[in-house]
Amino acid sequence: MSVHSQRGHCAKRKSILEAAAEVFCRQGFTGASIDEIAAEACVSRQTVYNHYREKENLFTAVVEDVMDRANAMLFTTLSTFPEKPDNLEDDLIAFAVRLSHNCICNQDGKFLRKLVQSEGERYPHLFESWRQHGPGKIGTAMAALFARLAHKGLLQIDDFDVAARQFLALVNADLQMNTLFGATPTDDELDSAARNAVRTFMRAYGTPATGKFEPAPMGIATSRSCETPC
Amino acid sequence: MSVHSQRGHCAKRKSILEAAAEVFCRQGFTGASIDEIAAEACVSRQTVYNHYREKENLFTAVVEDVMDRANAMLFTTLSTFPEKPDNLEDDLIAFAVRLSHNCICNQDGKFLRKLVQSEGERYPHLFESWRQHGPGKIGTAMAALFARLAHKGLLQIDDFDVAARQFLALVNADLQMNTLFGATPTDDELDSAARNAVRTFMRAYGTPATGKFEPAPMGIATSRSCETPC
DNA sequence: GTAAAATTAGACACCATTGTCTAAAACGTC
DNA sequence: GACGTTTTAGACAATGGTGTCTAATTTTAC
Repeated sequence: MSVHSQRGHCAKRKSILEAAAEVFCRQGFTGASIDEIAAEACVSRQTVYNHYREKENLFTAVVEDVMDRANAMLFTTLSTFPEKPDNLEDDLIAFAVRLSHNCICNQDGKFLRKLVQSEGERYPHLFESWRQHGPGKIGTAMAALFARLAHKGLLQIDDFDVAARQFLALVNADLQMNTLFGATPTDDELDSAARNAVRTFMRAYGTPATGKFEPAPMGIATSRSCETPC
Repeated sequence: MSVHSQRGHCAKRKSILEAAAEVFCRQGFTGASIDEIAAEACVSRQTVYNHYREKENLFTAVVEDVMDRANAMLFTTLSTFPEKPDNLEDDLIAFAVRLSHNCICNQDGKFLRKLVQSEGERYPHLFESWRQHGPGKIGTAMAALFARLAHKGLLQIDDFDVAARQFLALVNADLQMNTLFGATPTDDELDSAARNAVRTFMRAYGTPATGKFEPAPMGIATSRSCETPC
């Protein structure tokens, strides 16, 4: 077995992994059959067994693969967080769109959500890894990013972890029904969801410096401009 | 067959339904076996078949049963929405606690979430019913309730549907990790989650009348008291 | 071109599950 | 106590899936 002989080998391996992810996502672990996976991968059943020995082994390989990909995408997206925002609201909206588009509404996001929900209790070790490297970390990472914005006086936040979780929750608010249904939201829906989320987030955590704080003309009666379209 | 002979009959029927809900929730549709359900219901397998003819039929019966119960509980809880709040923030917190306790974190909530996620695409008709009578309606129902509060000047909301979805999303923000894991949050966690949610919600949608609007001593510099523990 | 490695189709034993059937037992009514 | 109904345990065929094996075929390296 030389180096080059791995080429086709690896291609098949990848093809199996891909097909398995698809089928496991559709059918769940017990519902998925090796025959179906092999067919979808355009590979004989025996090849699947040659590569992964048994179903459970294939399953964990798929999960790890998807998780790695999802994590890479997650941190790539996090690195686009607006640290020196031009217009904080607009920049946060754009960031929220990227986040939901690249990490939540894509195939991997759907797979992981479905998986953790349905097989998480049966495979605690998988869930542990997901918790440590996946969405478990996204909260703290985003908390740190919000802390920097707060430090710059752009946001007024007392608990960064809570704020981060709430930001994510708000972004998901309008999408949950969609994602549960299994459908992928359109770009317009994504944009509108992000807009609604950030607007409320800024109302709750904005500061005078943010521009969300147009002071009332007089007195305390209307101390913000929520009624006017912004 | 007399009226009274139905007693034991119905008891068994109910017992099967309950056991089936438990097992379907743990194992999913394909993963659950009739034998396991029968054992958990303390009933012979044949009795299960006598009552429900086949697995799929039992499954839909379970779903309908759980959905009916969950809906009843949902509307019961919605009827405790603070329409004439004494202290809006506190009342909303208490309501949020009831909502998550009775409708989201209980066994039925967990079952439905898991179910829609894992079998929703395979049984679109079940999902349809869930969408129409379940959480699909909760949004509009809550939107109407918030609209009344806004009409009274207690909240300042431009889009009631969005606000309702965001309220629910915020309540779930701190609980999602817990519910995905399958664990039931403690009362303290529930309370803290509700508190965080309502605080942010009130910051975003509160009005001067709400008391969340202690005017700044002077000027526009600090136009609210978020930094102080409330 | 040859040899090693990988892939394939097919057969196979094994097991779990579904759904049916039967005869015996338990239950409730009169 | 006799009767009809329900429940039960167990056997049963049929099905579909897992994982192994083999022998033939293809791919790849050198």
